[in-house]
Amino acid sequence: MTMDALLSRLKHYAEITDGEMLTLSGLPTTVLHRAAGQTLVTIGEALQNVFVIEDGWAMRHRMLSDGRRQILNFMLPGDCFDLQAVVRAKADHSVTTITPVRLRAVSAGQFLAALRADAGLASAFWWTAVQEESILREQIVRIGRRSARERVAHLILELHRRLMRAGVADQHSVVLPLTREVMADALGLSPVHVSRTLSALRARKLITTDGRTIGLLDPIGLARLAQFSDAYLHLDETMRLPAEFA
Amino acid sequence: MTMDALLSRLKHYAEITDGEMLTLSGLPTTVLHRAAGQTLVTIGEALQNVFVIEDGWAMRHRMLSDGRRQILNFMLPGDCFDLQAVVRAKADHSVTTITPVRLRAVSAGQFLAALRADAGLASAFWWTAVQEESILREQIVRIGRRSARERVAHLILELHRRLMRAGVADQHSVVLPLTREVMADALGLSPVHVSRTLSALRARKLITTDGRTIGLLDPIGLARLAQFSDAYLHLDETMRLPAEFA
DNA sequence: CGTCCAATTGAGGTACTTCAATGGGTGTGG
DNA sequence: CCACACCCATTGAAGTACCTCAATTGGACG
Repeated sequence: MTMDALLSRLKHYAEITDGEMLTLSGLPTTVLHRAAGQTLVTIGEALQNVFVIEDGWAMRHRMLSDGRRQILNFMLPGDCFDLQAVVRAKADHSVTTITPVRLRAVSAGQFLAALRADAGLASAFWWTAVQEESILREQIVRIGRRSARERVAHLILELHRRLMRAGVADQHSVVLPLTREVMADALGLSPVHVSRTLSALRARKLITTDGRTIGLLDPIGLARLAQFSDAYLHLDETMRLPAEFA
Repeated sequence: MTMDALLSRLKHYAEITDGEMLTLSGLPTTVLHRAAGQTLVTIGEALQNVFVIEDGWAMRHRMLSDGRRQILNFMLPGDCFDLQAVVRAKADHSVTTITPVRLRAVSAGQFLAALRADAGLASAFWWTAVQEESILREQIVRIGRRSARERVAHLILELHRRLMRAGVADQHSVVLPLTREVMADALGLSPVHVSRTLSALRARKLITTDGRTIGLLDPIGLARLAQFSDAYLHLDETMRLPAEFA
């Protein structure tokens, strides 16, 4: 029985992480632990592994020579990355941990062999690539055509949705392990202005902030302000497997 | 003999377009012609086909409800897109022609079958996906952390490189069928400021403009100003086949 | 209890936007 | 063949949304 049938049949039952799918499929994986602020992938180096984040946050980013930094996107528990390793690409950006991270690594060669052998596994990972690319595109819209308030509100809502899916956020609040500076480098703003913008959202009674926790006081108002629609996250189309396989 | 061996063996001989690769592999393809300004893919619709642009320009873009538009990237001759169709994804953005376009369409199902049957073909198209995603990431850096001058210079250089690869630009000039408004929506600027910025680049003797043609007076100065490095285009790693197969 | 880092707020500067007027190029109809 | 309309690019002038610099505060940690 291929994973394909399994996946489609059991799709709506429960969630299963990509890392668990890999072990399910009998692939040899290595579990790694990294402290916060460690570099996982350095720009320019040949990609050797496909990774799945099991716990913690990481980010993709690029630096300009004068110190400016742009964060491309955040990687959350359950996200997998560097599928490009299967064609032996060189990294065109770096990946760094934001919190302590537990992750699973699979050698690119073995991963590719598994994809070829199992169409369902290939389909599942293709979906993750579709989702990630879509998140990148939304990031372009966010930075290119939204105001600071819209950007901040939009990012909060995206991370909330994604963390909900990963099962590490509740309905009305979200813990973001991000400094104002990190948010700024993700949103193309200055840290000072991120702080001001959050103050403005608080003043409008859309959110509360308490340390790293953001309370969603008025999710509907926030979504309207940001013109947030979660279609780009392709949430309905996520591959799922029943909990008994976890 | 698989395409894999063929591709790797003949990689450095000559160029061949993705569309030609598809016919080489015996896939049934349809050639379509579209006028300028026509919609190829509408946001929300299910993707049915994988496309290869044979001639002309197109763009991916998203609209906000109040009319703001963000162009995500430009698609040039030789580019292929909507590989996501193979997992039956819904379009999360629209695709529109900029000039009259000739393109080749392959049904997603047949395309997927071909990828499964031919590892070399799969590898070649995986490369195109890697390149396109990398271009999206560079677009994020460009919009998020570069000044208007840097953005304009950087975009000109990217398009010049890509058009050189496609064989439709010479060393010292490039024809961009783009209005100031289109450039602005790609760069997250206003049309007026794009015009001013081009004037500034002209005043610095970095470029000339004449209608839709941009002359590269000082490519090195331009690249230094924009901090342009073409590593992200993965040019060395493009799949190639000899001209005799065209 | 001092140190350090992050967040916040104020004040002033700048890069970009918006509105508006002008001119060039092109296609069209009289 | 010219007159007109239309679109696009350019430039000026004024406004605004950000940025930078700087000072203050509060929390975490040794």
